[in-house]
Amino acid sequence: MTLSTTFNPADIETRWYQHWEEKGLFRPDRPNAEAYTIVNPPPNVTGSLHIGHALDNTLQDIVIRYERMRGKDALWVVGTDHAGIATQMVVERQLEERQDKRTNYSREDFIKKVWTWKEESGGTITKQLRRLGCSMDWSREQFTMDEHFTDAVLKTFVDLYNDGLIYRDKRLVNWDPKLKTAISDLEVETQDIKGSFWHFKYPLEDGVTLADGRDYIEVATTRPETMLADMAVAVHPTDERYASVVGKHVVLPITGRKVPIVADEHADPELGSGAVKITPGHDFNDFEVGKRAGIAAGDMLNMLDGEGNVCQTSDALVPDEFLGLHRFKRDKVSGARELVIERLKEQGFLIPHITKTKKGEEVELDAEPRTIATPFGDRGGVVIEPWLTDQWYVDAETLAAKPIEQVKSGEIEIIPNTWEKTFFNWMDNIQPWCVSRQLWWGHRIPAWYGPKKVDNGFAYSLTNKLERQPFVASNEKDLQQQLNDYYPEDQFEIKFVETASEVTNWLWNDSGERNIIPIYQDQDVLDTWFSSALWPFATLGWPNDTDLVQKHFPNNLLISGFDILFFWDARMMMMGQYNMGKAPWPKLYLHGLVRAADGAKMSKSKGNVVDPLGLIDQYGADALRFFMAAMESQGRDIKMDDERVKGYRNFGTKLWNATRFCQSNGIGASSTLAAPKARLAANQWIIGEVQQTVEKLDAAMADLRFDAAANTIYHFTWDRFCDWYLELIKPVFAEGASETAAAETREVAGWVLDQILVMLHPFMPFITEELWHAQGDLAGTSRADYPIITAKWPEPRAQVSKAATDAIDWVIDLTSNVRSAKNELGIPPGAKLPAFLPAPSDIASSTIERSSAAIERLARLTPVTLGDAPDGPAMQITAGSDVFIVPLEGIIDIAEERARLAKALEASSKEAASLEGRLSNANFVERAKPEAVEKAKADFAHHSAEAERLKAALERLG
RNA sequence: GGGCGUAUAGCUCAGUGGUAGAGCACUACAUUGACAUUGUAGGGGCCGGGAGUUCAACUCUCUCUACGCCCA
Repeated sequence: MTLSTTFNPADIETRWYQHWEEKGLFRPDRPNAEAYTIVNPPPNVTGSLHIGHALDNTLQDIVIRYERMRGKDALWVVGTDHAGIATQMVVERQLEERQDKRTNYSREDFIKKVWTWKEESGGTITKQLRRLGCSMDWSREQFTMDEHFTDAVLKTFVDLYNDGLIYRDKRLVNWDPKLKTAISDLEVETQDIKGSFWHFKYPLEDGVTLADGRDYIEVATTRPETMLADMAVAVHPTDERYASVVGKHVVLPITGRKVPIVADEHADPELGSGAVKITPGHDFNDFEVGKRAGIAAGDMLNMLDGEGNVCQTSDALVPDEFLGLHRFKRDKVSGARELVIERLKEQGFLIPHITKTKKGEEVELDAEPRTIATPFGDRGGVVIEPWLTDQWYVDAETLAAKPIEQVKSGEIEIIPNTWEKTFFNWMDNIQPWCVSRQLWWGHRIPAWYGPKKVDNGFAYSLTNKLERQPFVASNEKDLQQQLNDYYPEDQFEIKFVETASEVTNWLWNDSGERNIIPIYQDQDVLDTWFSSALWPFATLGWPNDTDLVQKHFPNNLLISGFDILFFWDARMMMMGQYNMGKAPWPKLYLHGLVRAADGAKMSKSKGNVVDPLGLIDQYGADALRFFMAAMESQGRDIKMDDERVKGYRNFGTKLWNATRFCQSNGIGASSTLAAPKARLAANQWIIGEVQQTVEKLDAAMADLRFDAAANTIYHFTWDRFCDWYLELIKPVFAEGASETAAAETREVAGWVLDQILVMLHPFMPFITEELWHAQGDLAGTSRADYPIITAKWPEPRAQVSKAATDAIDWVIDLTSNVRSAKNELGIPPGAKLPAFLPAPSDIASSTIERSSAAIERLARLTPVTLGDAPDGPAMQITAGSDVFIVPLEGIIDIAEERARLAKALEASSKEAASLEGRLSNANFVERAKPEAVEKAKADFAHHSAEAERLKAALERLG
């Protein structure tokens, strides 16, 4: 195949991806090979590829391609997450467009609609990952709602329940009034917003007064509407001002509710009046105060419904005019907050805030302006309401114990390890994990409820769900067994009903059917992260003891963004330990965020989102991938830089053209893994360079230094191979040159190019596969059955002579110095000049003889005479320890040459002097490491000799 | 309030207890030769400020300043 003169990524990318996928090359059958496993953080099924995915997946693909080439049974598990809320929202939005809504359907029918949506439009991202070149095992693509995955979820739930690690509790949850579901504390984002701080008077009951004679207590709040459900006023136990009224009561305005004054450390005497109103049902701190004051969760007043509208409290004291109002102003309609303030003001219970304008005039405001840290739901975007509900909780604290230990002991390594502190900080203070969600789409909680056994029969609590009898089972048989055990078959008939309200119908139905026991399933589904926590093993077939589980669990590495360290990574550790008794992986690599060019976080609302597919269109997937790798230093965010992506596209072009050059000189594919035998210095030199490059690359990959790995192969390809080696070998192919030399060089060059392609493949899979096949065709050894994706990683296994590599390093030094001198003296770079070497070193004499063509071509010195130069103006060029004299009668200005040499001399002398100073310092010689002293001595010798040579050269100029 | 991170060339970033690096940008020169998506050469940095440890600090410690992130 002849390569076109220009490289166009789009022409090759789709073709090769299809080829790899169709041929099953992402996971070749290697039953006896060592396993290497990575699971991909499952993107939301609703998601599309953003730049963060591009980074995350590029890094994983680099590792997996690398390990595959190293012969491992490399498995990269891929799939998508059902993303409970996100997906349900997508489908509900579609219904809304047709003036339809979820509740017009049965649960079952709605879920069918979601599945239909999933089949038709879900998983866009999986196609996009292919464009990025990701070599995942699509043949086993996973989905968290797959049947086998669901089995794993149910088993885990049931096991945790039976072990007492999952339980129901009535507590405050973060309630999203827009999505009408509980969310976990991680899904809450606190934002500072401008708000107000209102001060109220709460009158003391029965003529009681404070020490200073006041007959009221002042309280302050940022949420006045919650006073409708206030249940206490708290003061600090040591606060003298209120000591006399602790245990007494206040009568709340508006509701007239009589509530106690309690002593609690939560009240900060320094803050405001030192007294705080306590609403246990609508504030996390107040909940704790309420519990300490002896109020049971079940008795706490609730004044809001699931949408955040005021409802009647259980003591029926909320005036009618408040019922149904939203908690606060929304869409310009005033809510309960506004009405509470209005009433308090009318009734004289509002204490105005006095402040001064800029002009110094005193003004009265209803409230003090304040910045308030306000919780928002990360999906719904509305203010979260702490709400008292019954939910399922996972005992995260117990599950966290072992992972904490594993990270401490190094059994799990977090890279970069600066994240360990953050990890411990969270894990050490971990809260119960609320896992139930009031949604339809997701894994339904495998719990059923029935009447509870009491002394004389069965009772069903209408008010307290926690009083109902739960049955938790992962399958029907189990459930039936439990039910039969609890409700003996000879006495009862089990009847499954849909909802709790139907249960009451049955129980109260007095029509001779009392022996029927109605059972209904919990309506809620599990938090999506509950299922994704099982990803490292449920994707492999667990709980079945499959070969895959045996071979690929634990996985070898997890790569994720630091933003999901708690959401996902930590939970995988917990579940891995719980279900498998092991850490899910020994290494966790956390990368940063990809930011916009100005350093801002990318977000749709800011409109600064960079589309990775656009970058792929423009520069090719290889260039984007290389950019991601080269920029990925551990621990830092990546700023987007199109110019740099472009630079890596250029790198691809460079390699493309280098291959074209090789092809035009008959350089084709290699046939050996080991380096070919080489006699020519340039060939030996480049083989040595390949060896060093492989070593550096392997070291970088072992440390997961993606930037170092990318830079290593980049610089070898461009600076060593293209800039020097290809230039050095050009004379070998000149007319009349030795055919033996040309043959050896073809073989070596072909081998080196192959090593480049292989080493570069994990980073740039497309262009390397294309060139690999092109090279195979040229050599007449079709590589159709030996694609680069499954080719073997380099093993040079070569010995190269130091004399040969020294010779080439000397030629490079000479060439650079000649070019530099010409440039500074204004001599045309192309000019070929005769040169004299009065006192050649050993390297010089042998190299000049063996590599005269290279010296002529690169250094453009010809002829080179070993001997004295004629008198007259000349420029003097150093190379290693040699000084060449290049006569330049009439061409150069002696003054300029003198200046050039003087500049070089100054630099050398300065270095030499500095080193000499150090070496003459007794402290240094005695105390420094011997290597450092040795190096300083060698450097000093080098620089002082250089300075001597330059000084002599200057003297010769006269 | 607690914790973490960052500060190095105009820009984006590596880096190491022992003479400061890359890419891009910039300057000069080069074009029938694999490649202008190029080549060659070059300019440019008291490595954020201050103090300390050390024979030696950009690197280690402390502190200050600025910016960013997380948690409460």
